[in-house]
Order: sequence, then structure tokens, then C-alpha cells
Amino acid sequence: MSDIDQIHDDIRETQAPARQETVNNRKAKIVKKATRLFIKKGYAQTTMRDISKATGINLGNLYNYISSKEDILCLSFETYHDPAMEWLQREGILDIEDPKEQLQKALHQLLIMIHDVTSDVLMMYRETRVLPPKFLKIVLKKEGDLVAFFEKIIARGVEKRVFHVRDPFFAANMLVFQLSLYPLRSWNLKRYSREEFLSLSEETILKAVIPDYT
Amino acid sequence: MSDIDQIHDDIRETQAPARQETVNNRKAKIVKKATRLFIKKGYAQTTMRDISKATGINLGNLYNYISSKEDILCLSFETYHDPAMEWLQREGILDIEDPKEQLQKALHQLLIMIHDVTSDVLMMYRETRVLPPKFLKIVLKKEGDLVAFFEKIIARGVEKRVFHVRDPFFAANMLVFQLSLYPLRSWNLKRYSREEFLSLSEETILKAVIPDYT
DNA sequence: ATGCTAAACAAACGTATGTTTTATTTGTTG
DNA sequence: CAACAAATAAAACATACGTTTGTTTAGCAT
Repeated sequence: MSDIDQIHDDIRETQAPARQETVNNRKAKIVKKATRLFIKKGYAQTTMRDISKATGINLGNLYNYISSKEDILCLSFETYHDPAMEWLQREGILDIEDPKEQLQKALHQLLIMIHDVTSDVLMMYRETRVLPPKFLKIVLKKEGDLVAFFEKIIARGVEKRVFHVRDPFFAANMLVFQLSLYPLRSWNLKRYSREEFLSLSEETILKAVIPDYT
Repeated sequence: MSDIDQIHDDIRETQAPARQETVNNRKAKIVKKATRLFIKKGYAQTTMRDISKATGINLGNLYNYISSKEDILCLSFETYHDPAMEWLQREGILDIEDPKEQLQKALHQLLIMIHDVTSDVLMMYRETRVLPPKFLKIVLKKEGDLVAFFEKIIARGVEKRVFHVRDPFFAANMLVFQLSLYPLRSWNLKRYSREEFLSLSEETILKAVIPDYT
């Protein structure tokens, strides 16, 4: 953003605070609608004209709210990436003493959250390549943090001899990957209800970590 | 292909059989080079001019060997999809009596094969959406067949009380999905050598299926 | 009411794309 | 060598795209 633009924004903020709300609303609306299009048609196949039509906002006018098409994709990623980690921290998962309960609770919640945004996760897997390098780095960092989070839980469980895995880091990677099973394979898993799927997922994952898990 | 083109091809085949060889070679070369570009830049971001440059074949001339850009992508998918199933049948995996050995052997080979085409698998996950519907159906069918293959093995093992899983179909889906762990997560798994990775993968997967696996 | 400013809009710009065409060269065959 | 199809090269074509521009509209402060 140029200095001129920055000044522009400052003025907008101070002069018309009432409008700022709607500006952000519009921006959010654009991202939301565009995300649905990216999911349905793919990023490259979605045109700014599509987004204009879907939002009802004039093509040129879109650029008053977002700076580029790529920008929309980045905003879309931001929407979905943070809530998981936020939940884990808000819920105080790290403070749970029993490793088994700790893992189970974290796993359960993440499976639910991801299941609810199945198609969005699929889109993100597909379009990660399009992200600008700087933003991509941030996204991978966040994903790495999630793995590290589970690694810590697993390592502690191993120390306490509750879990049994040879390599906590590897186990954490596998676990986090499994979280995306439904988004990436839903075409072959439609026969399961949400609850069936969650239960089967949890059971299978925990069995790989906890000896004699039933 | 129009009738005119068909006649064209017939002439070529009868009149210059020596060249037919090179025609197929060229086609394969185009697919191979294009695949590398799709991997590096993505399908949409790869232009026919890129492919022309990479193959050294003139832009217009490309269309003597392939019918469209989309066609190249389909051919690319075909290259990678069949070998796995072929190997499983050639090696007579289905004839192995011991379920544990059977599963272990199939799993091991597939992990190796996939590990060797890591970036190709990643590309396919990303670009599946671009395939024409008819071709997409074929691809998903083949993928479903692989799952069914493992489902059969697992179900037999459960019957024989060698394996213990609640739902063989689900277990098979999870297993096949795990095969793609490295392609989809290699950015976070670089620390492992190929052998380390294979060993850890096999161990973790088998532990979810076989009680008391060590 | 008036002047100012951000929002909205239609049109246009420049470029890049997949594909086709046309003209020329090459290589094989009778 | 002559004839002719195949292969090549370059240019052209039509269109679709992301983004910008110039102008008009509408709301708010004075």
C-alpha cells in the first residue's frame, strides 16, 4: 500500500467512522461469496466478473474493497485458519493433566470444526499454490504450529507411558493429516453420518497412539 | 476428432509407419514435460507457449500431437494411475494366504511407488478439479477400486481374527489416504529419509489395524 | 443549500491465452 | 529428380481476463 493510500485510509477512518462498518461488511461479503465460487469452480476459473455478479457489486467497485483477486484468496485463507488454534487455547487444552483426555478432547473438537468446513478445506488444499510466497509461508507456519501442538501433547503422553509411539513428531504429522480425511475424501465417505465418521476417525487415530485402546 | 483428421491419420499410418513411432514418442514427451510444468506452476498457470518452449516443439505444431491443453492433463493422469493396481495384480497379492503379510506387502510397495512420484501426486490432488467430468469419473472409479482392494484384504483379516477394526471400508479409506501423507505434507516431513519415512508409515498404519502390533 | 468526498458505475485498456491458419522446409517414395 | 505428404515456423485470430480510468451519484458536514 502506498503512502498516499495510507493517508486516504486514515482520512476515511477519522471522517466517516459510520461507514467503516459497512466497508468491512462489504469486504467480508466479497470474501465469503468469492470463497464459495473458488470452492465450486476453482480459483483460476473464477473471474472477477463472476465475483462481481455474485456479490452484486460493480466490477470496478470491487477494487474499492479489495486490492486484487489474489488478495481475496489470502483473506479467504485467513478466515479459516485461526479459529482452530484459538479454540484450543481458549478451552485450555494445554492445561489438561491426563494426556489421553487431552488428546481426545483436542482431536474431537478439531474433527468437528473441520467437518463443518469440508469444502473450504478442500479448496485450501487445492489453491495453496496460488498464494503469494510471503503469505504461503505464514500459512505453512500456522499449519506447522498445529503439528507442534499435537507433538507436545503426544510427547508428554509418551513420557508418562500413556501413549506409545516411536516418533511423536511423525505421529503428530499423521494425526493432523488425518484431520483432513473427510474434506479430501468426502466423495468416497458419503455413506457415513457425521457422528459415525467422527467416532470412527477418533477411534482409529487413538488406536495408533494408545496401546490397547478400545 | 473430425472425419478429415481421421483420414489424415489413416494416411499417416499406412504411408509412413516409421514415423508413427516418433509421433507417439513426441506425444509422450509432451505429456512428460507438461506434467513437470503443471507440477511446478500449476495447470492454469502453465501456458501452451510454456509447453512449446519446454518441449522444443512449435506452438502450432503441438496440436498435431495432442488435441487440447485439457487433453494433456488427462494423459498425465493416465500415466500415473494404472501402475499401482497393475503391480498388485502382477505380484499376486490377492493370492497371499496370511492377511498380515498380504497387507504389509501391498502397503509397502504402494508407499514406495507413491513416494517416488511425490510431486506428481500432489499435482493430481490439486488439478483433479480441472478434469472433464467424464474423465474425472474414471479417475475416482480407479481410486475407489484401490480402496475396495484394501477393504477386501482387511475384511478377510478381520474374519480370520488377525486384524481388528470396526469398519473395514472406513479403515481402507483411511489407509489409502495415508498413502498420500508424504506428497501432501512433504514440506513438513523433509527431515526423514525415505527409509525412515516408509518404516514409520508402515508401523503406524499397521498398528491401527493389527492389535498388539510391534 | 452548498461543497466535498467516498461509493458506484460503465467503458475501456492492455495483455495473455488457447487455438487455427498459412507459408515454407524437410524427407520419403516412385 | 519430381511429387507429395509431413513437419516446422511464424503469424494471426478471437476471446477472456485483471485492472484502471473518467465520470456520475449520493450522503454528510458546514
